[in-house]
Amino acid sequence: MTSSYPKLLKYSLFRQLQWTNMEVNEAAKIAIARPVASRPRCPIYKSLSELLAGAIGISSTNVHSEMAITAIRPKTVRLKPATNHAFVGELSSQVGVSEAPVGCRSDNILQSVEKPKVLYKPMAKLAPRKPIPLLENKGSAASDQQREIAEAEARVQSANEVKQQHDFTAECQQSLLAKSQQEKRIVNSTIVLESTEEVAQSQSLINTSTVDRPSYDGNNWRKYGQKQVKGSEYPRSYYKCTHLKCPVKKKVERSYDGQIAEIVYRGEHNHPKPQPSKRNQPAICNDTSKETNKSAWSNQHPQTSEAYICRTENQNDVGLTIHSASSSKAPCFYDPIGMHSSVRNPGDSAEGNKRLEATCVEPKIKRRKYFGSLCIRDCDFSFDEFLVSDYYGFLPSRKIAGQSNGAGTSGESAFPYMPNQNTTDSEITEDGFCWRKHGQKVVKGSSYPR
DNA sequence: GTAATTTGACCATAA
DNA sequence: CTTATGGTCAAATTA
Repeated sequence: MTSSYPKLLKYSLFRQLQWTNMEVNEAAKIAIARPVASRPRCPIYKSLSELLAGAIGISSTNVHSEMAITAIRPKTVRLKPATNHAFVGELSSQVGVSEAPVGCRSDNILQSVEKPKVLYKPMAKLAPRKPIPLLENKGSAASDQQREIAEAEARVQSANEVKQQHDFTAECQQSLLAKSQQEKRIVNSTIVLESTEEVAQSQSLINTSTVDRPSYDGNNWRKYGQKQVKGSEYPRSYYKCTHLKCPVKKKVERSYDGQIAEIVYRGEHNHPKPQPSKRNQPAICNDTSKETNKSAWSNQHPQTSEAYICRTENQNDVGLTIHSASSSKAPCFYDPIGMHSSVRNPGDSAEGNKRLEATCVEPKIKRRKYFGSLCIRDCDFSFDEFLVSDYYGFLPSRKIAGQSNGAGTSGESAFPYMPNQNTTDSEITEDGFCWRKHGQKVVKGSSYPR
């Protein structure tokens, strides 16, 4: 390890120089000489496959010897995280769960609520009945996931099958909702679902095919890092927009089954959205409303506003309104704006506005200045939003209409399945949501105004 | 061969 | 000041 110090120092100097120039000139940064690779090859590890093969038959002595080798290696050794191994067993159990009848599934979900799992699934796609392997983006597991997704998509090519799937899931969710409603309470005219985690988990088991898909928000992303952050159960992945010189980055936390737990955007795109690839198009359903939904969200929020902007200190109207609506009306199945705290920490500080303030940005994010002020939610609309919207459709309307909270009562920004009744320049699309037009512009690459 | 991902190391920032 | 944590880099690895 000591032999690598000179190069590390060189790297360090480079990094300092890089930081100095980072904000000034991105192009110049690229032009700077990159550090010479300093990671010595270790002939012991020829491939990850071999590593895995060894790990399967792992013994304590093997572990120690590996660790000893690792200790003297100055650079990366690719080993599966221990936590992933721990999930193998859980995977097995989930297999049983997912193949069980719907009712059994929900029961299992509710029983597992003591686990601090919070899953946020803005993405939704047709859910394969079989569970997704838990190791995200790792080796053959990812391939299997993709294969399963493809198979699942093939299974539902016809619209009838889609509808069946839809009804099936909605029915399941409805039963879950009935259970979760038993635990809801009202705090300062805001309905708080204490069991949103249950509901979210339930959907994670129902819709499980979001693996290997950073986002369907219309942009292309390149992953440049992944890290396990404290306080988060899931690893956080870092993505950059692949568009040339686009500064947008996003952080994605995913559960081990690939579900999106959290997405935070940073920056604004300086380019129009690329044309969606065929791969990214929702593969199911002839109805274009899915894509309508998707683009509706994408067009409303990214680019100019890049999704909703929620401020921690100074809650603006948008964030406040939208969140109050979503938090009060929905169990955060799909809460693109305020799912964070209302889902993850539903019960601690239920004090009206305080709650609203806390809903957009997690406290821990405030550490970083540039992340503290903005929390922009990604929202992936694709297939399962049908399921979501239908789920919301099952919510008793009186629960929604009955709230007296001043903010957000108009419902014009409410995502739950409630036709807007008092907006003027809004329209109810076939997706069931009410959209309010807040701008129009001609974008490059598109012959039609957006 | 290229492109994308993984992952340990490093740095900046906040506490 | 030190420590803890998150964000980023880039070589190694995989697809």
